[in-house]
Amino acid sequence: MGEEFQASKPIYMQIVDKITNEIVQGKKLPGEKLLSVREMAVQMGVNPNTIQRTYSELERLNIVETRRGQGTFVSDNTALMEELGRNMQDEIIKSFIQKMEEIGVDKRHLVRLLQKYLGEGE
Amino acid sequence: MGEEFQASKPIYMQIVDKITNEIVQGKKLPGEKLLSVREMAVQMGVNPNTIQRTYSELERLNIVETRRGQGTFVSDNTALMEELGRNMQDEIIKSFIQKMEEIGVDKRHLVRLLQKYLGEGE
Amino acid sequence: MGEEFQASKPIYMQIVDKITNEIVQGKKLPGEKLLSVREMAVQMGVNPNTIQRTYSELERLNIVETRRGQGTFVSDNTALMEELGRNMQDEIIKSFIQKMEEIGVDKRHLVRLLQKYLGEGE
Amino acid sequence: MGEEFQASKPIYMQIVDKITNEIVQGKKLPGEKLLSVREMAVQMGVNPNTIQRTYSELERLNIVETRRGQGTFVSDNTALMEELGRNMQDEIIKSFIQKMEEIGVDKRHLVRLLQKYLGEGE
DNA sequence: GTGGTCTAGACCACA
DNA sequence: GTGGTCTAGACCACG
Repeated sequence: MGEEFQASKPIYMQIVDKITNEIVQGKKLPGEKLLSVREMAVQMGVNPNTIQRTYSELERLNIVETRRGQGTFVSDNTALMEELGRNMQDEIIKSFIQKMEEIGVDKRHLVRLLQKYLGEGE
Repeated sequence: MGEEFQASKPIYMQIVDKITNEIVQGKKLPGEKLLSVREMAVQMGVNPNTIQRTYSELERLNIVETRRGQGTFVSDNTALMEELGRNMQDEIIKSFIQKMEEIGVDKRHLVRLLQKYLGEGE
Repeated sequence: MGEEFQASKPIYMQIVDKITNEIVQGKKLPGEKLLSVREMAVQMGVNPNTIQRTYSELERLNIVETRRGQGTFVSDNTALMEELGRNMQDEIIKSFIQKMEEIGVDKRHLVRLLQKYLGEGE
Repeated sequence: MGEEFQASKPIYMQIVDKITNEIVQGKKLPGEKLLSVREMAVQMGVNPNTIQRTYSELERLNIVETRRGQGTFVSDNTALMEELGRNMQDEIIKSFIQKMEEIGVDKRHLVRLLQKYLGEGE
């Protein structure tokens, strides 16, 4: 077990991203139970405090809800979970466009550039 | 003067990004002198030590070179400066593609999605 | 505690050298924890910021790695640490030969001269 | 015209070393006149202030003497100039031995190591 | 507890 | 004038 983390981003945030991605991809369904803090800590090779903070953050974002004495569950508000996916897409794309503009790339070239990279990747 | 900074990233790094962007966009040319540490500090509304750190970091990245007693200058290695621009583009695009894949967006939809956002922006 | 420093070289660099030497000599082993910034500052009779800078520099050189909230550790890449020792030796010897040549000492006399000094030292 | 200088050492000191080396090697003889501050500044591609400081330092070290209205001359105290060469040798060798000890190289291995490097150089 | 960032203000060497 | 170093003391995020 145990994973490797980047130095640049807080570990708890990297785990937040990981779990969020799994939910958005449908690998974790609304209402599904997450591992307990301790189990998750063992699996990720991380201090339980770190997972605690991860779950707090996920709860703050309404992605997850804790039920006293039962554990932590993916929010079963399906509509909200679907919106989550759309919002993430939205943010990623807008941020991409903004960063490219910041380094002086004209919007009109963006599509062509992206196609070039996708072509190479095949 | 004085600007506003995000809480998430160190101020000195945000200024590093700002200056790097200006260079990549050609707003600052190879060999051009930057403001002195003290002047830049005033303009950015920040402590001189913070700018000092910014300039150190830029020098470490070979984006800038300092000449003792004279000041700090954009590296006049034009080839290297151009490569810098290409690398930044490269990183931004690859990171974009990766993030989209992480949330489960198929590569083949990327161009279509991007076009949609660019269309809206007009 | 407290040590004395030369005026010619920055204090933080002298401490970098000191720690590097200890590692190369095997006094500090790969993976071993260094004193915390604050402890080291007290021991060296120096401001914590100065040690902070020392540790940053050591990390930049891949001699040390910091784990958030845990401390600073000698890089546990044993191969790299051994290479470090070899490189330092290499630099010192080459620099010695070069300096002697610059003052006009023929290479063929170097060994004899060195032996003379080593003999005196006993 | 114009030379390249390292960033690590003050330019005026690098020129001090250069001139001292030339004297020790006998390329400049006792009593010989040096270029004027301005001429030297042009030749080295450097600010005259920098050469001024170089000459001051050389005078402080009794390597050079300025005669009012005539210029700057290599000290014609031949005995002293010869001692200079020996002292420099002395310092370089002792510093070499010390640095090698600092990284834990046993004195008894020094000669062997040096021979190895000299052998490679041929 | 850990390291990291920032400010304020000082001093220095260098060109 | 320039950049570079250092101190003192503060605050913060992280584990």
